[in-house]
Amino acid sequence: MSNSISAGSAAPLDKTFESAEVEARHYALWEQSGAFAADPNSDKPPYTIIMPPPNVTGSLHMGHGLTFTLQDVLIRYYRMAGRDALWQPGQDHAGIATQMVVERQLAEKKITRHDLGREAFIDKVWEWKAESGGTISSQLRRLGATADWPRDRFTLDEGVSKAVRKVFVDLYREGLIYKDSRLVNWDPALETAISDLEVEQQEVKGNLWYFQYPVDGQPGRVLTVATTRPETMLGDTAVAVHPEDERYRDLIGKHCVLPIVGRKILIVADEYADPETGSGAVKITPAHDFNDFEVGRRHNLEMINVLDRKGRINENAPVEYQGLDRFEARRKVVASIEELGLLEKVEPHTHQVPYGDRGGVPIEPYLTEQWYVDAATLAKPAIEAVETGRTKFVPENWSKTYFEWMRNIQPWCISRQLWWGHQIPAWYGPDGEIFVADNEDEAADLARKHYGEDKPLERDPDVLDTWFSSGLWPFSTLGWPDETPELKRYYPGDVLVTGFDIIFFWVARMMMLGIHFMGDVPFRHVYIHALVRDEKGQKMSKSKGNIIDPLEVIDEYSADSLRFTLAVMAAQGRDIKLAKNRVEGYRNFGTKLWNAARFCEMNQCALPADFDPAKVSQTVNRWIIGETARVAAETAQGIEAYKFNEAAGGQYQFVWNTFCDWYLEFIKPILNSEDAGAIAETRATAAWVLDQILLMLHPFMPFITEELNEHFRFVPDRPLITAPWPALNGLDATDAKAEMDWVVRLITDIRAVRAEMNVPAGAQIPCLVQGAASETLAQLSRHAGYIHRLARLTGVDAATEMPKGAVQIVVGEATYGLPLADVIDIGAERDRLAKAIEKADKEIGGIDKRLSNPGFLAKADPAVVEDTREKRQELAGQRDKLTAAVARLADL
RNA sequence: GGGCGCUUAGCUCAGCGGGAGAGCGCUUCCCUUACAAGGAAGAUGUCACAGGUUCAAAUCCUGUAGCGCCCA
Repeated sequence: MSNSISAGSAAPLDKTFESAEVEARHYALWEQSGAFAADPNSDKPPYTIIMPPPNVTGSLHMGHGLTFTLQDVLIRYYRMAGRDALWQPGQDHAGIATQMVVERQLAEKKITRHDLGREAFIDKVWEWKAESGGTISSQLRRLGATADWPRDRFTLDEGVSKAVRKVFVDLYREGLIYKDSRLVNWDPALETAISDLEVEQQEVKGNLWYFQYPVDGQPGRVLTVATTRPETMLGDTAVAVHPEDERYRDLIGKHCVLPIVGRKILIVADEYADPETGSGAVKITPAHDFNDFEVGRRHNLEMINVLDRKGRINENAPVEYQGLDRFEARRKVVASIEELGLLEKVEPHTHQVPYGDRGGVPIEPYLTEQWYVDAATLAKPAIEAVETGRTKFVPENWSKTYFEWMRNIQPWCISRQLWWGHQIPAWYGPDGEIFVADNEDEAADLARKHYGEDKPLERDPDVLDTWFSSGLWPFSTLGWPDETPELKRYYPGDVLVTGFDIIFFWVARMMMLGIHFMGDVPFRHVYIHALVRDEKGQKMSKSKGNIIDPLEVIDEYSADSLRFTLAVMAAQGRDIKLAKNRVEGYRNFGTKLWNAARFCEMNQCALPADFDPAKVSQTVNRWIIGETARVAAETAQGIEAYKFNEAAGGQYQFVWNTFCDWYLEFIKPILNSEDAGAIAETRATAAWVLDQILLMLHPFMPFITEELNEHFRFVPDRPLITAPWPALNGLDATDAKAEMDWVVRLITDIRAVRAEMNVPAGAQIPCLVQGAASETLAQLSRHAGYIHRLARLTGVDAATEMPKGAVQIVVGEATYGLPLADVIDIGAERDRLAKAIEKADKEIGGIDKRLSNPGFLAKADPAVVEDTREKRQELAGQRDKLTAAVARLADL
């Protein structure tokens, strides 16, 4: 071996790993080196992840911790595996959320946004963004996220805004965006329309009030209707009964007199009225209920809006109600009806009430004119893309959720009565004519053509739903509509990593808009990961006080520990219940690795430049190299299949159980021996394996691995951040594995018996072997050093006969005896052997049952049958030897 | 009401056709010069219940119960 051994740092490793200092230093070095940057000129194949842009108002929570850890694992892995990796970062302007934050700040100074006016208010929001908008980016850096930061985008950047305007204009011209007057979900707190998805149904204990509406011209006759929202009766324009309902047939086409209001309202026949519920008659308020709206359309009913934007009763209601809040109006209506003697009864009633997910107050169905996207048309190719597998969901069953929603998709209301966001590029002429254009000049041109002269235009004051711009994210961030090299190279992305909660909000919209404007799906895979819950399985929330703050966890246990914990718990299809002691456990894993590295350092393990893992001769070294190759392949497969728990778990087991517990223990006697050749090979092998571990673990635990890599410099000038993933083909060593497995079993069995017989842990005792094949004797001698050391034996000597009073163990074809005449309890030993025989008998019994089954022999895979036969033979041999051991005891 | 998922060791969960695993916790022993944030050994399961398919079921199918989530 050459002497060009690379020297590590001069000072030895500290006794403990100081995460805080190391994390800050390495992150800064990585970022300064430009290692996170994608290279559009690279000849490597691209690998793209578009980061779901966190809200500009956001700060890092555990859900972010999970999603960005997994994305970073993928990005780091593929970067190492030779891809030109782009992790495109960004932030979302989050219309409602951000506007609310700034409005709340203004409210402390008793100012409303209206006091400031639109422009000044928006300036304020930008000011706020400049001050507080970057927090999440720096928090992501603490997690170790290696996004391509110089490419950071904001949804209100000029480039992205240009894309938004173009999409709006194009869809409008294609007839896929239109204005319509229909019921929307109106949030009276925020005074804006919101989409169906922003509405949450909450179960509320309310009442069902039964009102009697007098029938016009038939004194004494009434129709009873029931309602959970009495105030809406002020806007009633009909009562519906079922056309087949005998009770009311004569009333169809007649009128009721609406109490309080005095309006005559039509009695219509409509199947919406269910004869089975209540009286069978139902009041119809077309302007304030989605079902009633449909009934109203069918019967051409008048639509009377009785609410204003703030949810107060407006001028369309009787004077004494005008200006009342909707809930006050409710009380007043009930009181008046009761006074009129028309309140039949009141029943307590639990029902679903729609709440705005941001404003937190009940939403009102409200008749307004809004902009809509024809989602059904855009959804068709987006459905097909998943049906044909051009985009695949992982786990696959989420595609079902996607289909369910996409096949029943409703028009998407995209206008919001807010100020913070993309203002809709539509201008109105004096007569209300609409001109949709990229900018005011173009709109003026259109108007000039339309009117034949210049006319004053007014821009639509509304802004777009935040998800409208988010839906363009996979291509708007890459420069679209310009034909940039980035757009050409990095679209479509490889995978979108996200939680199931935004499949509708975001994934679906990206699919629709991406396919429509780019002609291809925005990503090949959609990996849907779990939700992070607390250890009891409850959703983390401020109000429950069960939040685990990722930054606190990082401070306490290190970023590596948190990342590893989240990755190893990220099994597909199940939520993560996170408890701090799990993080502690994986922090201990980092410590274990650190100490294994210290051991290597203390034993002068270094990697010669010409070290060839295929050429080692020691069995123990061939074995560990083969195992390293195996785990490297499994880890890569796990990551590529999004089975992060398998990939990380495999590493955990390999590093701790295989490398530390066994390999490092095996090599101690070698390193302390006189055999210079074996020592050199073993030092090199240990260094090589440690180096592979650092590489394989790097995507999961980037900081500690980079720190150790920097310290050892096994390979000069090769920071892990840009290192290649281990390519370890042709290194399996099945013979070495079989041999070492035998060593492990022998040591384990001896240890077990020692513990059971209460042999003092420190005591070294002799061991005899009987009936061993010559090959076994050779192995015993080859591995004597560590067998003696780890089983605490003075030696293993061949014997033709077991001495009396020896504890006997059967491993393979041989029987091993520990002469413990003075300590052995004959009764206990007989029991122990009897138990072992019983266990073997039970297993043999099970196998015989199978082997005597003709169906099994005829139909099972021949390999399975063969394995079963071999197993039986092995067990039978073991059983015989155990029986012989018992017989020997009888002589005592 | 419709859909999806879950039920495996005390706890948290892997496994998803060939005879049950991990981590944590627990018990015993050990400060063996890499590591006590450690080492060694150990105990614990009608794999929710009931049927069915199969030579073979924790694993596939059907139903039941309980829990959770999504959509009306």
